Amino acid sequence: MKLKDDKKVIQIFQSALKLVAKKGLSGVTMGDISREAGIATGTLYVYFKSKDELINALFAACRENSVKVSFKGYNPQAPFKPGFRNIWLNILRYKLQNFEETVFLEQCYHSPFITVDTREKAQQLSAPFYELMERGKKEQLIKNADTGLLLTFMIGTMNELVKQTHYGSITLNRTKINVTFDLCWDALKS
Amino acid sequence: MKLKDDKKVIQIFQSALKLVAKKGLSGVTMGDISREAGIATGTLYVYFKSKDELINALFAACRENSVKVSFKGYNPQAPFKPGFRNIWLNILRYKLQNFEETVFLEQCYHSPFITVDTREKAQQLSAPFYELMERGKKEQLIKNADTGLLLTFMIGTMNELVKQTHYGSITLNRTKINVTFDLCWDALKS
Amino acid sequence: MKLKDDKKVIQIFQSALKLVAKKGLSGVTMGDISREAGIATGTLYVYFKSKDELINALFAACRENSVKVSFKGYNPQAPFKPGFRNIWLNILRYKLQNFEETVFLEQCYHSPFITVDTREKAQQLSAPFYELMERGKKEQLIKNADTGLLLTFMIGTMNELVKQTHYGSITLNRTKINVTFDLCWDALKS
Amino acid sequence: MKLKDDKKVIQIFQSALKLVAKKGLSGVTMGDISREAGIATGTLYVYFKSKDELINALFAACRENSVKVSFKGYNPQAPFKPGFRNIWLNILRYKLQNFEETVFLEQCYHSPFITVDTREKAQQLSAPFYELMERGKKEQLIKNADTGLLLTFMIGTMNELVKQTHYGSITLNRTKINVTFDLCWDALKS
DNA sequence: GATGAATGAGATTTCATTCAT
DNA sequence: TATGAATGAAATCTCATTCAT
Repeated sequence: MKLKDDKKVIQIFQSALKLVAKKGLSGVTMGDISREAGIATGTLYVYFKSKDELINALFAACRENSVKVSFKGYNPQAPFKPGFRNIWLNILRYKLQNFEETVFLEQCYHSPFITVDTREKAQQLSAPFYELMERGKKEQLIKNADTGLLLTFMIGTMNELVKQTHYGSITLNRTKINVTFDLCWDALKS
Repeated sequence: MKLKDDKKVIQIFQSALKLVAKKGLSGVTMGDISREAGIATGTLYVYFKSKDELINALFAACRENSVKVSFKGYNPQAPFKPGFRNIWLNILRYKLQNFEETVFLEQCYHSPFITVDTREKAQQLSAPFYELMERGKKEQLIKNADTGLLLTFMIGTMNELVKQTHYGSITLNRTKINVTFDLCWDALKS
Repeated sequence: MKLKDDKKVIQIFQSALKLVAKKGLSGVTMGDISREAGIATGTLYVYFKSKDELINALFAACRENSVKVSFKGYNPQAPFKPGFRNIWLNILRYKLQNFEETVFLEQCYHSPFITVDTREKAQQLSAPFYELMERGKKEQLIKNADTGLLLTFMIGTMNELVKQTHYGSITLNRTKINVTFDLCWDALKS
Repeated sequence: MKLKDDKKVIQIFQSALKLVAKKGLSGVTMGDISREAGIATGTLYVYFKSKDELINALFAACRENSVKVSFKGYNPQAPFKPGFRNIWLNILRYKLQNFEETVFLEQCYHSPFITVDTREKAQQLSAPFYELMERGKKEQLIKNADTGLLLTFMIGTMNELVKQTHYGSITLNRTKINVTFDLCWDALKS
């Protein structure tokens, strides 16, 4: 008896990501995805009962993955700034190396595919980031401003940075990354 | 694009923007646009010879408009920081009040609709922003870092801020706007 | 400006009927119908927003038509038996000449296409038949049994008769029709 | 059709009947049937090599069963009318209690599933009914009309009766059944 | 034999575009 | 120019059937 294959889901996700990054969420068809994944179109429907569901599942997976990666190596007992820097670098590295996911998440933001439910679950995943920023504020290293605002600042700059990098108007190197972190830290530090 | 009836073009543009913000670039059809604009589908093709052309024209119009608005009231002879602040506020106000355009521009980024030509023309419109930043660097008010990097910082924050505001996780008021500008300025100032 | 064409609806209906009689409700596709009607498949969707809706509309039209034809030439003031006979013959003639509709109505009976709403509306169209039978009972020409039961007798025979005729195990002629009417009348008369 | 497991064939048949009665012959899939029968889709193909074959086998089984049941308790040596009445009641009871089979047979009539071969074999099973009616005619109890016509009358009324009963416009009880038999007998008796 | 994942042909439906009015 | 019906290619999705386990 053949069993549903977890690898296949990953294949499908990767194909979808690749295509969305290349052609945008519009213009990616189920046929494209199956062709890219090397399976029959009908097989997609064994794993996801509609295009909608596929996109939502992928969205959820990307969000989860991105949060998990961000906190890799983070130790809440260690001093704040190096820990913060580590997370900052994790995020940047993640966004650069998984550019397709970054694009996909952004494209989903205003798409009719993502349901309210999926959106809410994604929001809940942000909790650790809020906690991080609160800790910085408590230790008086970070400005005492609205936490959401501070996070927005931190994330927004990265998104734009990654986008510009990818499209060639900026080329990143170790130095520039350091400069960028300093810009960010200067903004947030109290 | 025949300029027989300017009002109709504006109607079409606004309908398209409204729908893209609501449903994403994918899932907006020519039928939707014409219905929203209160005209017949065939009439769309009197003004634009294809969906591609419509989207590209709208993209160009939005970009142009956004730059024009940004520099309203800017006087290169006046002191830098207030001028910079004015522009920063112009951009933020524009993005907040014209959220649909912001979404549209973002959605277009990875879409197959936007041609290389359109993309390049859009890039050229960024020149005044580069000049602004260069002036700040020359006056030693702004850090001596890569100009693209600095601009990225300025713009990225705003995009994220507007998005979060619109989706309700942040509610902006005068104070918060000031705080955000200060974050930005602290990042950029030398 | 092209206007929606009533003739086209009739064309579509006739094509659908022809195909259902030939191939059964299962196995008739929208593609078949459009091909038979000599129009593009997409055009079907200009007139009916789904296959479901097309089938329901056709069902309603057939039912309505069949009732209308049945009472042609019926005069409630004239004596009962000839009037009854006239209606009986109308129905039989209709079913024979419009065999496709007969088949279609029968096939629809248990199909998932027909909605409760359509079914109820169809039921209401039976009122004149009930009135006819009630009149016969009041004039003491018809047995004083349950009206529904009596009608069932009148209609049931015809359905089976038409089916058998069409499939060749019975060949009808004037005499046989008279005999069948007599069978029916003998059953119902008091 | 391998007879490895008779119970499974019965399960499959019953599932198919149930579903056809609920959703019509169109719209019943092999997947539906297997799910209802509690077996895997692939297993269906162990017992029947195609959907066609399954439907044809079920059709044949239903026809055969219905004839067998009809003549239960019939003794050609006993007087005609009670014997005829017995058969009439057998048929009615069968159709009422096995409504799903009745529906299925009706739906098959115009379907592309039933082959000419199956259809002919079914026709041959009607022979005992012809003989019954011939006997009645010979004994001068039944009208001397075309036998097919007489049978058609008898069967057609029952079909309609059962349908109306099932869909609620008639509720049968012992009295009404007696009345109905009398209607039928009045029609056929010479 | 039993399973259910995999297949791909084909069904339904959508939609950019054309065209007759 | 304006209309919206008509088109047909292409998208989504279904389903009878096969196949690996």
